[in-house]
Parts: sequence; structure tokens; C-alpha cells
Amino acid sequence: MTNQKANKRDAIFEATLSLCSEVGIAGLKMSAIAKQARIASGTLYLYFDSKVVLLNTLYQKLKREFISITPANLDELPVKAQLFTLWQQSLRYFVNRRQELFFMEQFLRSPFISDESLAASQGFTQRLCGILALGREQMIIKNTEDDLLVALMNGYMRSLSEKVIRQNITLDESFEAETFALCWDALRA
Amino acid sequence: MTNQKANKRDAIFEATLSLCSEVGIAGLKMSAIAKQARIASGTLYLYFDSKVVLLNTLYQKLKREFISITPANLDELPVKAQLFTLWQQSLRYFVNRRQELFFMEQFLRSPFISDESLAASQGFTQRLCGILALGREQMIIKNTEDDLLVALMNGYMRSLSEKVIRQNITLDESFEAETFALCWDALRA
DNA sequence: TTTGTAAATGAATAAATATTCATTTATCCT
DNA sequence: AGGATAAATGAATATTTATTCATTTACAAA
Repeated sequence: MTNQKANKRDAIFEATLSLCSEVGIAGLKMSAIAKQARIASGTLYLYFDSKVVLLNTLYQKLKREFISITPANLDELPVKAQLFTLWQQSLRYFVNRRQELFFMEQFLRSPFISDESLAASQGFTQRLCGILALGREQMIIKNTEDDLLVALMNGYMRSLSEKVIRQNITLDESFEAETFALCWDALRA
Repeated sequence: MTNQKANKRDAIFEATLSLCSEVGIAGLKMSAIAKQARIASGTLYLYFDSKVVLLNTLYQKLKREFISITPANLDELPVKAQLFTLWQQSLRYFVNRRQELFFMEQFLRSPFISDESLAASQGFTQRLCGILALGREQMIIKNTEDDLLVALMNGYMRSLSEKVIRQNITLDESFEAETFALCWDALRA
């Protein structure tokens, strides 16, 4: 794919994200995406076969991106520090990519999602469970089902990102630490 | 409004909820709603002026309903017990009304929502903040911004309901207590 | 500059879906 | 029962939106 082409693809993705956060996934129109990306609506179809394909491609790209932002080799750190790192990275990602977060949440519950996209939506959870198991061995994590702990972290993260975005709060170390503290108190034995 | 009419209205609401949880709000079609409610599509318009009106009416009804399920006079209980009661009631409500929860989340981010509906979506939060303030006076709740604590409770509740529903878990006192314990550990001073 | 190829355009078409309304059916009252 | 009124129907229409394609434009090689 030429650079030119890649640029236009990205412009389409960008337009899709920005529009989605304005009108929701139910309000997304191909014509509006084209307009926002400054191309003709027909041009969209040179890049993606259909609306469904466009949305699924974007979703999978974002999922891959998200999984790749968290450092791979946390293993040497203590459990609490591992969790904090993931917390911090995720929070930063979501807050800096508000539109992406919004799109992903919407798409996940839309009629457009394909089986393949659905499968891509796991992945991060696995990672978390590994760390929690380790912490449980060391007796520093509650002896509570992983699913519950993960639900707390995920849900809190979601709500928190929304709040930060809505109120235009600037992330800093102290905010990250303070919000993580709640999370840690919930998880620790 | 006759009983007959009220019944049909309810059938329409029910059909809307059940379809929404199948296909998402972006996939909702008036014709499908009519079919599911076992009426002709034209009949829908005898009850609601348009799709937008139908959805907003349903949303506001659900919001009122949710706010009304939590007992009004918790004031005499200790703070922790007040929070637990709200936790329990909300969890039960969401889990028993999975479709309602799903619809509300989707609708809130759709292009259909009216200003009035948006306003109705506050309300419960107020209540929670009152209790948290009381707890803070008594030095048993963390000295952390309300918003953060509310984000944790809301987000956790959301994720948890989803999990319970997905895995078809039966709610019982011990489950409610265990899940609330995480929440409480996060909030308490 | 010419010519061939690839990319882009946007008006036209097709498809999907909301809404209307002339007609039918049910309900209620005397 | 019979006639009046209200409710319901669903095919027809209107509207919205995805997709196509004949035409134009940009670009690169000779």
C-alpha cells in the first residue's frame, strides 16, 4: 500500500471516529464519513467494500493497538506495581483516545460486529488474570473469583475515563495514584 | 388511558427492549418492533408519533422506575448499610432487567436522545453523594472526590451486571455481600 | 507533450426503513 | 341486532442512506 493510500485510509478512520463520538454508531452515515474525510462518497468504496467492513477493520485495528501499548515484560515487578502500570497505561490510552474508546464501546454492541471482531475483544483480560493469580499465591490479592476483580477494574476504568473526559481533567501521576488506590484497596487481601 | 391501551403500550415497550438486546439500538426497526409486539406497523403510530418519541418515552419511564425501586428512608441506617442496600437493590434491578439495562446504556449514547431524557439520567447519583458525604463526616469514607467514588461504584456495577448476565449467575445474599465487599474496601477510609 | 493507468468523483440507482392513509375490523351503546 | 365510534391493518408512499458506475482528474513513464 502506498503512503498516499495509507494516509487516506487513516483519514477515513479518523473521520469515522470523530463522527461516531458526535452522533453515536447508530447515527453514522457513509456520506458523512466521506465528507468529514474530504473525499467523495464513492471513494470510500475503493478503500472498504462496505460499511460493515470499514467498521470491523477499524475496530480490530484499535484492539491490536490497545493491546500493544502495555509493556510486555512487567514480570520482574512486584504484583502491585504490575497492576499499577497497567492501570496507568490503560487510563492514559483511553483518556488520550477518547473517541477510540467511545467507538469501541458502541461497536461492541452494534449489529455490525463480526465474529472475528468479537474474538479480538478478549486478550487484555487474560493478561490481568495472570497477574491476579500470581498475587493470590503471594497472599496479597483477595481470594475472590478473577471475574469479579476484573469486573471491578474494567468497570471502574470505563466510568473513570468517561468522567475524566467529560470534565476535561488533566492526568498526572497523583491522579493516577489516587484513582489506583481505590482499585488496589478493593483487590488486595 | 384504557387498560387495553396501556397493555398495548407495554407490549410495544417490551418488544423494543427485547429487540434492542438482540440487535442493538442501531439495528432497531419500527417494522420489527411491530412484528414482535404482534401489531401492524401502522398501529405503532397510534401510540407514538415517531421512533424518536417512542424511544425517549421508554427511556424516561425506565429511569423513573429505577429511581423508585430504592427505598426512600434509609436515613436511620448506618452509612455502610445504606450503601449496601443501594448496591443490592441496584444489582438486583439490573440483573433482573437485563434488557432494560442494555437499552438504557445504548440509548444514552444514541442520536435519538432528547435533552429531557438526558436530564433524567442524573438523579441516582445525587442520592449516592449524600450518603458518601455523611460517611466522610463520620470519617469512615475516604477523603476522595465524590466523582471518583461514584465512578467506581457505577462502573463496577455495570461490568458486574454484564458478567452476571453473561454467565447466568444466580444472585444470592452471599454473592451480593462478596461483590459489595470489594466496593466497600475501595470506598472506606 | 503524449499516452496510458490508477485514483477519485458525485449524480444516479438500489436498498432499507420510517411513516401515512384508505380500508377493514372490533367495540360499545341503544 | 344495528348503527356509530374507535382501533387496527398493511400495502403504498416518502424518506433516508448505502452503493454503483460512467465520467473526470491526477499522475507517471516514454
